[in-house]
Amino acid sequence: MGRTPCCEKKGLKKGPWAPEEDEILVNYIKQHGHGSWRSLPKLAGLLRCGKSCRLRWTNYLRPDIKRGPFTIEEEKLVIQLHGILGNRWVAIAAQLPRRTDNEIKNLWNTHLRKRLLCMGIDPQTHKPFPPCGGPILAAPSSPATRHMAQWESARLEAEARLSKESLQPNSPDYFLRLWNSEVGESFRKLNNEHSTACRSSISQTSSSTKCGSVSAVTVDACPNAAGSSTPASNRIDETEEQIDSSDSCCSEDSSDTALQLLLDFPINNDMSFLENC
DNA sequence: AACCGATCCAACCGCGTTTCA
DNA sequence: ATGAAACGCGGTTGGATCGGT
Repeated sequence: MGRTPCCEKKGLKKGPWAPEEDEILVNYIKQHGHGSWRSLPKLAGLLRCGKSCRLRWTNYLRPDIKRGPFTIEEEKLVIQLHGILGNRWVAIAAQLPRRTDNEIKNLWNTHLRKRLLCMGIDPQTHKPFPPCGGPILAAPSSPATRHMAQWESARLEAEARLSKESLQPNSPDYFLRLWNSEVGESFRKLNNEHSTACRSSISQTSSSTKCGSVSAVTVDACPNAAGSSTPASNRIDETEEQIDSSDSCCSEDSSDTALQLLLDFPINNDMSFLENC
């Protein structure tokens, strides 16, 4: 389909916006709404293309935008949602009130991606890197990464199953709905409670527990970024054994498994590497 | 103080999707 | 039903800033 470039006309300004231009755009939209973006610049008296105006408004000038650094909670949420939704920045942004997709995309590309790499996790698949190019998931470097991989695997199974059953199967949306549903709500709540409980249990015992794996992630996984194996990669705790046994139960309903993993996922602890890595 | 590489982020670009005549 | 126009999204770029030497 042939289409004309949006900034075909010569004389249209590009590059950074001047404060005066911002003011004109804001004033115009406040008075008239944006209407047709294509015709807005002409009506507002701006030497910009409509696309540029739309971008400036949605990413910067909109009054309901929260600016400034992301909180740890927001970063955790972005990572979790990215695991579910992939690079669907708009969908992810919809779960973070007052943050823009562009901002989240930048956050991901500049910070979070690198942190996952640092942990030895592939930021695209959210799976641990295979050691020296070996098969994926052969030996996850930590309970945290292993758990993520289990979750991803179950997610894909459930996705396939839902597709089969024609249950409105764009599964990322299914999981998004799940995330937003009462189930998701209780999941988040449960994890908060769980992590609180774990924190206290960690203070009581230094043995390897589901929650105690955090230090292993931050200390052991980072040198593993290139995919080389470390002693940590052999460490399997009781929790993982439990996961293994539930996961190996092939006849189990996949979406139930996914839900169980969702409910099991110790977010608040395993994501706390964000504070250190 | 000057240079240089790394990092960050606002803005641009291209393409798929939706809308409408 | 068709195709052009408009919109919206994700990937990428380039200039500003920062930190190290």
